Amino acid sequence: MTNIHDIARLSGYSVSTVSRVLNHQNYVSAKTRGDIEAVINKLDYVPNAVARNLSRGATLTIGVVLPHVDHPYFTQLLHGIMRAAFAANYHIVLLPSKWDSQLELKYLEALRQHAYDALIFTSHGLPLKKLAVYQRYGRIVLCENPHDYSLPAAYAQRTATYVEAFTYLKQRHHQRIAILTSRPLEVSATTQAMVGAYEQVYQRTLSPKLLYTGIITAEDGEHAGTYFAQLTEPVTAVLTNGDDIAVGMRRAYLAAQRPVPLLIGQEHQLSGEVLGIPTIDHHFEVVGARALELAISEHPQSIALPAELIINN
Amino acid sequence: MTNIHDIARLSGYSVSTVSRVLNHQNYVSAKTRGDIEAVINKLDYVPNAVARNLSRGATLTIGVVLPHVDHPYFTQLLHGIMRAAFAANYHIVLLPSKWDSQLELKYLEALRQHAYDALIFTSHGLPLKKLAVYQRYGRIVLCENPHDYSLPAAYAQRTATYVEAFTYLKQRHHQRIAILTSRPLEVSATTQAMVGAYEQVYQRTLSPKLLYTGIITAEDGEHAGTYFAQLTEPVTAVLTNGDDIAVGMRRAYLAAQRPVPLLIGQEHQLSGEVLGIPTIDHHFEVVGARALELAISEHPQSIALPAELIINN
DNA sequence: GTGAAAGCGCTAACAC
DNA sequence: GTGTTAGCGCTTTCAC
Repeated sequence: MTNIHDIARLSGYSVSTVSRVLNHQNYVSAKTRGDIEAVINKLDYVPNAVARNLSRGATLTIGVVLPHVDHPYFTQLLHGIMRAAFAANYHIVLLPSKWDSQLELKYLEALRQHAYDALIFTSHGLPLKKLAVYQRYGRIVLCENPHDYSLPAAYAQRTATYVEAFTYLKQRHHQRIAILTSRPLEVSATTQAMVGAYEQVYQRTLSPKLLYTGIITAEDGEHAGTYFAQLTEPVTAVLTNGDDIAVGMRRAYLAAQRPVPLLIGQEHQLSGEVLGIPTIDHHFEVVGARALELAISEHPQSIALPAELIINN
Repeated sequence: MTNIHDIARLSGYSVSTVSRVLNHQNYVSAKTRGDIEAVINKLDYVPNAVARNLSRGATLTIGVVLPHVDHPYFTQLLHGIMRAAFAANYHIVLLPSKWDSQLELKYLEALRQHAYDALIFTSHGLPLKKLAVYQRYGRIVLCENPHDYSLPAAYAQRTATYVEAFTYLKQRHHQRIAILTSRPLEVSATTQAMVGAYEQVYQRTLSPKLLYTGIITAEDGEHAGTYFAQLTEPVTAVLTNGDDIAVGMRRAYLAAQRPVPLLIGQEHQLSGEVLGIPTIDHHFEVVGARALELAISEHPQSIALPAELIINN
């Protein structure tokens, strides 16, 4: 195992000078740099990452906790995080959680042991309260509204855009509207935001029959569509939780030969774009990039990012 | 930042004794252990992971390079890897690659810098030759047959089971058979294995028209089904690349009101099980677990694991 | 059963 | 511009 001392000895310079050329610092003459790089190349030397981390007191790596990667929310977030990490010369590692509290705790403990400089939670099983406690051991960044907890976060301003969407529907005299979501009202802040926006705009509670949860895939959307298509009292508009899902729903209506209601998708996916389905783009890639920036910033804060209602998709 | 010296000083013992209790070693009296643990708890101390890594010359973490997690192949592998890692007290980190050579190179360089003890490639964009070269810098484990390259690997014995499947079909006098795969023959070893098994059993080349590639989702399977259902010369059996896909295909045939051919799925998914569709279970979870074991073993080797043809699913 | 001390490989003051 | 050296926080001989 060749180390920096070997390079110093063989090049005839000191370890500090070698360190300088390794870290592309100034105050090294061209000749010296050349001499040292020659030896480095000859010996095929690379500095030991662990030693660097210990010495500089930072790992330059951020852990990204995420349940799973099969939803556009996570993939878009991840792309944003990776892009920003690359730009800042940070490494990112994915920490799969499946919303498992035990696993999440393991990652928090790893943070506490300085295995990572910070943790980004794209979602979480553990209560926010618990996450907040671990802040004393290291930076923790959320990708959702932290509400009462003082945690740095970058998140999409969901409610405002949902309000905008329902206002649009109301102006067009839609009165019977359904909402599709992935997780139940009780546990999901997103579902709550959607329903809350509806109630704010329409000044009445949403009938439980018009809230359809458990929708994840386009196929689920299709099933929901089959159900709604045969209602005696049809809905005229549906806020779905994804363009793919809206497309699935549309298909069911077409198959049932019923007039397709006004569908609004989310996440601005390709599937919706080709069919010109209105959508809400939460710009999760931007959210991810900002989350990464917060993770490495000196001044953590909470940032609400604007989402966008796209009618003429 | 409290460190091991603080604990030593405040407990009245030496750092080496503290280190012993941290590492659950023997040769520490019960009283000493108690005293030291009291101080540790009082100060809420945890040892610094980076320092431990440097000192012991190992990180106890394995990097898992994977393109993306939205396919049962990867999720099953990952579960196996995680289970084995947990048992061995190793950490695993996911390194997303999207088959991007640049990214894969970055991870190989990280291995070289001892950021991880080993790398498991669940798939790769870089040629095997390149991966083989990096072995001199650290352990690299594949999840596919390394063929001519001397790389440790755990992988499913695909061909034998495909041969078994086609033999089954031949015995039942199926003569017109289609094959569905995700990636083209030229780039995919899996596709090659399927087609190769067909040709071995039937002693003739597969008509290009009966090889349908680019199939990833159940929806793709449905599209393929729509196509095959309207052929004037219908196929009587199809080897698909997933139970979900077989299910999608089945649906298309039913919709077209054509007799459904004998479909064989892969990966033993729930969707196929409920419909009793024959399948090939590659036991990727076992493959993943073995890959992790190879990653941390003293004696790396290449292991072919048996896959299983399940007719009465 | 416990302690002293020499590393592990690097960075960053500080001196020259 | 370059060198000396004291850490970073821990593990691990080797004594006792």
